Amino acid sequence: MAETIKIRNMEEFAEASGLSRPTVSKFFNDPDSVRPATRKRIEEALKRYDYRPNIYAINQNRRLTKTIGIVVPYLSDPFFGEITRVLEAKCIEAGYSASLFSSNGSHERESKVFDTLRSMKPTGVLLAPLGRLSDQDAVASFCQDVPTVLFDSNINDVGRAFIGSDNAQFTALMVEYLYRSGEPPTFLEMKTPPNPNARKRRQGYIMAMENHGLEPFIIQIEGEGWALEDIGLQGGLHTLRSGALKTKTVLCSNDRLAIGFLAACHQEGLKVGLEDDADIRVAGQDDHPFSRYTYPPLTTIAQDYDAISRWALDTLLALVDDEKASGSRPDTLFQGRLVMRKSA
Amino acid sequence: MAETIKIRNMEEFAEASGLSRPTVSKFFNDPDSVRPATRKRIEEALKRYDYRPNIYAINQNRRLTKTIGIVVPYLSDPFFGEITRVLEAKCIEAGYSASLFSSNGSHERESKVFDTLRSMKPTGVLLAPLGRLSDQDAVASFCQDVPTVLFDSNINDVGRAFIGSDNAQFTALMVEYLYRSGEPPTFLEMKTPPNPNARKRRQGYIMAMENHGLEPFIIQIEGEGWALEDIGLQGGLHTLRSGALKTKTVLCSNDRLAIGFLAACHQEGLKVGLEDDADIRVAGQDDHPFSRYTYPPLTTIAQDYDAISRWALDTLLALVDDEKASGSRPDTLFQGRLVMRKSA
DNA sequence: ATTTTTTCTTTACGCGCGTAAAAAATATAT
DNA sequence: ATATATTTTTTACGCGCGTAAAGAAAAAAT
Repeated sequence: MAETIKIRNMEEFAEASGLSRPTVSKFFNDPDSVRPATRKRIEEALKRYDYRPNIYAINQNRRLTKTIGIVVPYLSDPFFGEITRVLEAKCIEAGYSASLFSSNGSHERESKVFDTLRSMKPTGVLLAPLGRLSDQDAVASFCQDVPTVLFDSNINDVGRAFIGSDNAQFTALMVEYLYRSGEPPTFLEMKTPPNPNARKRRQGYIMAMENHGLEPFIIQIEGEGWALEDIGLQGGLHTLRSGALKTKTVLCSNDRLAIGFLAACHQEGLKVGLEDDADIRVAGQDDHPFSRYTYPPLTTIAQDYDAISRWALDTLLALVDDEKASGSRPDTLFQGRLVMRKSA
Repeated sequence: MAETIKIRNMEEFAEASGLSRPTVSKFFNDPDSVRPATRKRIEEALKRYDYRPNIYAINQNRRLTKTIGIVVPYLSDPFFGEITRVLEAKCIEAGYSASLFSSNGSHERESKVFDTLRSMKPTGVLLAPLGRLSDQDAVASFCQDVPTVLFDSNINDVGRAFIGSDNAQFTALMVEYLYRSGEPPTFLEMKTPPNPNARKRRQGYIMAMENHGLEPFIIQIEGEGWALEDIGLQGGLHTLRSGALKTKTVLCSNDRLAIGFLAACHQEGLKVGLEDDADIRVAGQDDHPFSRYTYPPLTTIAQDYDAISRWALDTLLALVDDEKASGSRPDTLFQGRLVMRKSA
């Protein structure tokens, strides 16, 4: 297919296809902006010479670069891995290229990612901040420089919009279910959770319990960082051995903690489940990709990854189109869905 | 800090810091290439004016862009998530910026990533190909255009080097252990695995069994794609119910399959573990991040993520430095380490 | 066939930076 | 202090493309 002549730039390619460079340039910016016959000529020349415009030269001259930045706190967390995957696919569908970044749980990295993104002049950025660990000022100043939609983890009045889950509803739903099907749960969480959702879930728990006229009971376990399963395991062992747990039902702040807590239960020889002979019921929140393969499969609250990521991207694109339209900062919270499995 | 004057380009910044543009340019390419006094002046001006060179203009004029591409088949797989995270960090350490891409299990995507990377003129690329699903020609032609080191999944004579694990050793090690500690295993794998490592592991299994004078016994389960846990679960249920399994010991081709198979065992009411009253022993391979949290914790073969990723990057950088040095294509296989947990 | 509209070509400039060569300034060695 | 080596400045060109303006050509409408 490829001819012997090597095309070095758009000039040469235009010549080879018998057109002028501005016309070819127009084509690459929008294939439909040229006459169908012209388009066909270019596309055929494209087969013969396999030429690609230099992206750096393109982006140097654009104010917006048809790129969308995606930043997550921790890429090896399957939750973020999955949402990143979906977001990337949707960006491409929408005609943008996606640039992926992971803050790796460190605010230094997060701030450096901001610098990199600034210089990339992306159309917009989808940002899941580190949360409590973020350098709040750095996030705020970044969001002023680049159109940014926050997701997963909210920071008040920062960014142009927020997409997340209705944490209070998540917890209320689960408390309701656990209460009706047996016993109201003890709430298990990290003492210093990296993610602000945890706080909302705790509040949701307290409120839900009080609404049922029950007394909330919260256990806070030690641990720093993003190794949540291990924190759940260690904290779980400590909790179980110390006898701090007064109920036979535990609601974990999130699935990763729950996965660790399940391991602790097994290590202590406890039978987990909703059967009569079980020692303890354990539930999580998030519907982590692995929660259906735990033993027993984890009862949890499902987030709609697809809806969240679609909505986040749509929000960003709408926002960018409308220029600096509304000064409002819409928050969209998605409802969770109860997923009943065997663990509770 | 930031002055009122907005710096628009390197020209203005050079003026503001009382130097010439070429000197400033030199500084940004290597801060140590200018006199310490000059360096200090620039660094102080940098505080005052927060200027950053335009990356597109920079890269347009460089043949190599101080960028390293990282491509994995599936980002939401914690194994690749983790290795990506480590690789990214190491690239930055080495003074490169990393561009992350996921093929999302599709060769169309993979080929498009190749196109994108080609136009990015990266210093080099670390590529974990889809494997069997890859467009072999596309991979080969890409590797000719861009210095590429393959990892995880090998393709014969493609790329400048390969870093992976010694799959035969993995399996032999596990077979040896299982045999000595009880009973030689049945090997459970996908009929059409997406990854070529599977084939090597099967061969390793057969060889290991024959070395012990035992007859290999392989069960191949159905399923396509990357939802390995689900494939392990469905195939496991089928296997267990059909009575195809003749041993009480199962070695799965990888941990994700094993995680699914464990779920199948539980669903069938089997007790997994190495205790006398257990019904079945299950082992995996890879030391997947989740395998220590399964029930029972999964006995497996650990890959050294850190060593693999470090070696892959070092190999790539050495290769790029030595220009087109040796025509050899070194393959480095890392040995696995037996991780004994409770499942087998 | 003529006019109108759309599309294309030509010409020209700018983007922000790399980089080469030669001259000037500065630092180091003798 | 003078010679030598190093660093910096000046000057100048090029990278590959966006884009604007004006005229030419082609297509569509009358």
